Formats: sequence, structure tokens, C-alpha cells
Amino acid sequence: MKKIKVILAEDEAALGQIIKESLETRDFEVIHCLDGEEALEKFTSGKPDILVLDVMMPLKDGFSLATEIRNLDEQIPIIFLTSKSQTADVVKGFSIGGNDYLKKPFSMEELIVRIHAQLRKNNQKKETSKLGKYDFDYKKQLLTFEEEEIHLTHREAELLYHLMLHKNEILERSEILNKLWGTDDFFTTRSMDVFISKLRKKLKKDTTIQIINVRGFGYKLIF
Amino acid sequence: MKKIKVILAEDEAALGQIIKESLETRDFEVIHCLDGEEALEKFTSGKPDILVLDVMMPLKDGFSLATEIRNLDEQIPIIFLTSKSQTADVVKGFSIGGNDYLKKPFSMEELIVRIHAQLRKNNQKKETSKLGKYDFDYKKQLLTFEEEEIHLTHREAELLYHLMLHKNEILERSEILNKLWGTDDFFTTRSMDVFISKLRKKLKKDTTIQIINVRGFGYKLIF
DNA sequence: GATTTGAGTTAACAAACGTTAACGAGTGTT
DNA sequence: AACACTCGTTAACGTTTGTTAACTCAAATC
Repeated sequence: MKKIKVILAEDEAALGQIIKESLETRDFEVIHCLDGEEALEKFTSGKPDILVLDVMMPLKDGFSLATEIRNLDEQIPIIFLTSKSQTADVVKGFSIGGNDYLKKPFSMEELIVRIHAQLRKNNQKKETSKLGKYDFDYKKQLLTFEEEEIHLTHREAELLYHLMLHKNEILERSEILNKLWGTDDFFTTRSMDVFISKLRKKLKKDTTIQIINVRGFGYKLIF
Repeated sequence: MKKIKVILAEDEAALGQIIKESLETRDFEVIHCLDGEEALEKFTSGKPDILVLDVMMPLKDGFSLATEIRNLDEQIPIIFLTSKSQTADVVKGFSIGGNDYLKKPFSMEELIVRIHAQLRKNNQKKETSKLGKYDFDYKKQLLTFEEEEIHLTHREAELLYHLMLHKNEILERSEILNKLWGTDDFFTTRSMDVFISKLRKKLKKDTTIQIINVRGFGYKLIF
């Protein structure tokens, strides 16, 4: 399993180090930055999963930093750390697009729980993915096209999901057959073709989407 | 006040003894087991409040033990002790349903804090849990939707409870049938379907909640 | 250009699931 | 004891889903 990557911006070196180490023992990957500028740079280069930002920092404070980052990424969860406990600040933090707020001093448990909470929320949010003009909700097995809902069966949803994982590249028959059916004999192969056919029908409303066959190899979902 | 009952599984007798004594001075009741088999037996007979399991043990390692215990009791907190610090192990521990992880060497303070943390969490665990716009009170067999109370029968509540334990993932028919009915023959299967039907009806007020069937496998509760 | 092979589509079928209603065991009430 | 009530199971029937089969079409090979 991939480690969760955290960017931690905390100017007090000692405190930052403690947080970093605690998180690392809990199996996070932590990039510790000592000021806002550094954090911004590491954000663009590092592709973190979550940001933990001290509010009061030299060069660029947590709020300014968060504002800039929100312009670059609307999704990434941001948790603020602060020693000031004023209401005004909390409000400011949320209005900027922060997702949570932790008052110093806090326990490591608390921070970890909140990080997990944010990531969980974020994962659940991204349930649907764009498929041309459609929205595809894998869990709900639902395609949405301009208010219209098209229900997918379990197999259809699974197949489409795998095609989307490999969008614009060839997905081999045997790979998908083994993953979804567990075997790739003659009949299963024919069965898969039937499902491809069904998916094409359900995806007809956006003509830019196509499931192209690559004879002898498999299928390619393009859009 | 009742003492907190801990089952400690630790094959190093000396270390186990130290932990046992330290916990006892802190007013815990400790049952020290030297291997996994013994711990499993003491678990079934002893009704402990929490389990502290060494990962590496003779006869039955901590992970296997935890897996078996989780099948018997989905609630009880499990803390693993380990000398290995590999990532894979931590992940495995949590995926099995472990609640915390302590790397050797650790201080007694640390262990005690974590035990209290787990027990607190377990106690605070609200009676009712959120299910979309509903509140579900398992013990009272009650669904609440905007002041309106919908009564559930025992079986309905049990079924819903298990579905919620596996929310957003497929819950296999046989698993639920064996847990709730004790068998998974044809008639029990049909019976379960009837209850699914009843639950769907009672969950209709929040359309984001769905019990989706996965043909040949089981059901998936999504929301 | 004929032949072979893989893929597309449709229809038929079987199995799994959904729903309703009837039944009966258990419980409490009069 | 007779009655009403609730709950879980069984039965029956309708619907959905996945597989198989048959036929058609298109691509590759010779």
C-alpha cells in the first residue's frame, strides 16, 4: 500500500521534527518545511495527499500559502495548526478553503485522526469520474448524462472501470477476463464481447467516447 | 469500579511478566498468555475488555489470532506489539481490524495511554450511527429520519448492522447468512432476500442510500 | 479474391434476485 | 381458552442479469 504523503509546514524546528517523527512511525511520509515559501515549492514538486500548515510562519504565513495552493488545487485537504485560538482566525481559515483546524497544543492522536478523516472524506467525494459528457459513479454503478441516469449492472460497472483505468491505451482481453471472470476460455471471451456491446449502447449519447477493438489484443477506451 | 480486563499474549515470559505487573500496579486485571492458542482460549472464556497481542508468537501468531477473534467479536479493541517495524506489518495489522500498533521497545506509559485511548473510543462510540440522513440505533432497533421513527425488527436491525460494518463494499451472502442464521441453505437465502426488501423499503426516504445486489456474491450498502 | 479467424449483435435461456402474500409459531391480553 | 398481534419463514410469481448459441460482419492471411 502506498504511504500517505503529508507536507508539514511548521517553523518551530523542534516541534516540526516531533510531528514528523510521530507521523512517520504511523507510516506517513512527511516532508517538513520550515516556512511558507518552501512549502509552496514542495507542494508543486511533491504531489502530497494532504497539507498540515502552521498559521504563523516566516516568509509566507499559513493562510496566504493556503490561498495560493487552493488556486492550484481545489481538492487537497488542508489542516491548519495554530497557537492563536481566536474565532476570527478559525473562520478565516475555513473561508480560505481549509478543511480542518487544530489548536496547539494538540495530541498526535488527534492530528492523525483528523488526517484520516480528511482523506476518507476526500476519497468518498471523488466517487464519480468524468467520462466524456457522462459522469461515472463506480460504486453506485451509475452513468449520468445530463440529468438522465443510466443504471449499470455489476459486471458492466466493473468492465467500464477497468477500461477507464487504461483509458486511451490497449487493455488486453486476457487481463480483463482474468480479473473479472477468473478465466479466459472461449465462452468467457464471448461473454465479455456481449458486455462490451452493452456498454457501447449505454455510451452512445456521447459520440466522442468509443470502445475500439484491437483485433487479437483487446479493447481501447478513447475519449 | 470494575477493573479493566486485559488479555496479554506475549511469548517472551520475562517481558510478559513485566508488562503484566506494571499494568496490575495501574489497576488493570491481566491474563498473561504465552502463545496464541492459549490466548484464543482465554478470550472465549475470559470476556476481556481489550487485547494486547504480540505479533510473533509460537502456535498462533498475533495476526492469525486477531483474525479469528475478529470473527467472534467485531468490537473489542486490539493492540499489536511488534519488534518488526516493517510497513507491511502495520498495514496488515490494521487491515485485519487491529486498532493500534506499538513498536518494541515501548514504555509502559505509552502502552497504558493507548489502552485508555482505545477503551475511551469504544465507550464513546455512540449508540446511534449515521446512515445518510437517517440515524440508526442498533440496540433500540430504530431508524430516525427527521423526527420520524421507524422501528426495525431484530433481524432487520442485525442485517442492517452488518451491512453498515461493510458499507461501500460487497458483503457476501454466505457470510451474513452464517452469522445471522447459522446456515446458508436455499430457504435461508430466500429469507434474507425478504429482509433486504424490507430494509430497502424502510430506507427509501434517503435516495442516496442503496442496497445494491451483486449477482452471485451478495449485497453492497452504499451511501 | 477466397478463406479463415476474430469480433458484433441478437435472441433464447437459465439462474439469481425482488416482491408480495400466506402461513404459523410465539407472545401477550382479555 | 380464545383472541389479537408480531415476527420470521415459506411459497409463488415476476423481473433482472449473465451466459450460451447462432448468425452476421469485418479483418487478416494466403
